[in-house]
Amino acid sequence: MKRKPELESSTAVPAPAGPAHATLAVVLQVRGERLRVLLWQRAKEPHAGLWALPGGYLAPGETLEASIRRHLAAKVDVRELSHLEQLETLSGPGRHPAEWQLATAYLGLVPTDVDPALPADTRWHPLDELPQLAFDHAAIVPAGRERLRAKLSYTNIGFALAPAEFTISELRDLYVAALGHEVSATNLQRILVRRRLLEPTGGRREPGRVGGRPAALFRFRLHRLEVTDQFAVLRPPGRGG
Amino acid sequence: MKRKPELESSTAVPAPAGPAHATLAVVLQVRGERLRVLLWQRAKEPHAGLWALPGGYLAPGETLEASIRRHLAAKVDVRELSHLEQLETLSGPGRHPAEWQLATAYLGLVPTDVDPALPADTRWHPLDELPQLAFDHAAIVPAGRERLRAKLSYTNIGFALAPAEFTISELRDLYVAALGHEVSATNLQRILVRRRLLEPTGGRREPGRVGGRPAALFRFRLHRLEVTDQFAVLRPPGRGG
DNA sequence: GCAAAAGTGTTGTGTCTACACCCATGT
DNA sequence: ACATGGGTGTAGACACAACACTTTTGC
Repeated sequence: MKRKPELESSTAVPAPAGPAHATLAVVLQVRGERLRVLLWQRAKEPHAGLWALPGGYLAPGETLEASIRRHLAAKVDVRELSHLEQLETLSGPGRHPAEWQLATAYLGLVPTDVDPALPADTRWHPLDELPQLAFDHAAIVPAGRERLRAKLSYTNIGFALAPAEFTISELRDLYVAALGHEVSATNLQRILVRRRLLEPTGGRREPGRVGGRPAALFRFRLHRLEVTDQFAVLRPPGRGG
Repeated sequence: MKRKPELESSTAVPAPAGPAHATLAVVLQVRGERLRVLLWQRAKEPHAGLWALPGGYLAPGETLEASIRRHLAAKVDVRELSHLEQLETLSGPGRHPAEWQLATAYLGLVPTDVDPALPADTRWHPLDELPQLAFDHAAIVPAGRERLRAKLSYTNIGFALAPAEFTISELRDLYVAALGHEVSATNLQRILVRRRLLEPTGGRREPGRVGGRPAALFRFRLHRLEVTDQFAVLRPPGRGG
């Protein structure tokens, strides 16, 4: 193998400054039975008038997560974010018309029961009818949705969409909105209880005017992300067929 | 919600240059029945003498993937990489002693049957007895291993560890090394054939001196990553129990 | 009593692990 | 023949989807 001279990684001499670096977030919430993403409408060029994911530049010495939390604080209160995780870092050559810019995208989730006051230029858009988006943001939203959809199957990430207490029907509606297909309340309960994600609070929700049996209230046992279906297949030997 | 003034994302005026940005890779290969990672020993400060993941600075205008491929070309021939995917971007405040540096980590895989000529400072280290690593690299290696382990269960990523043709026993040995636990050749074959990841080549491997039935040769049907077990649970209605 | 909504019982199916057994080859 | 390694057959465990049925309420 050839040993061509190489830029030495991290030498004692500080390297030249790198590209501008921004952070972005796909912030998702279920509102009115639909999964929505938080967007704001750009006032200035480039892409004035188009809608964009919230975010902004990284400040000197700042951590990526600190940066996206700081920028999001201008849109929604940070305490209302029930989950935040990194999605990917984008570096496409033409992603910004005027400068060389990288962007690290995050996925943020907000429980259905909080209704943050939004700035005038900001709105929750249903994922299935998005307007034209600025930069390469149109490609990032589906990545966030897919990440959520996948994790609903094998983790407890539902906690981040749900309020503190809920009935199984209410939870079912959240899953339907997030997954985009019907979900049986019967089986949803059994899966989540068997996996020990849910526990009954003991409380009951009184029926409405039309009657019906009062529903039991549940809560997620943990409010931190946890993988619950680790070995779908090829599991280590010893726990039976 | 308060509307405190905010750094406007991507204004018409080009922003100040950002942090130094490096790319790194966790390059994994199964050699001698063990999963190993490619490391090189640093000659200069900081961390002279410690082992580090291969990589280096991003060049102006360069894509992250192009960057890590360029840096890896100095260690292993790029054509020998059977898979490359982004892991995560690190931004911890103290990750480099002398400068503000971000790093985007990749996972790279090399099939068992290639044996790249390595520079003198470079070596394959077994994952379960790593030396002390430079910077924050010790945290990145397990992330790469976990990503591989998880994807072996629900994708066809095995193609990236295996040679073009192989017997089921040989493939089993790869899975054992990568997963870190016993795997039954019997069941491995059935899972991978049922999911249509493997197909017989028609060829046979002649038995060794000690005899035994000749083994059928298989190959992976596709050599691009494909999710094969999409809906482990909460699948859309209509395909039965 | 009747409609409505919640929740349980039950059946059937597919997929997996484990293990017994059969097959093809060398000595 | 018999040892060695490859491969198939099959039984049991489980988790799931689907759906019938029961429970609890309002009117």
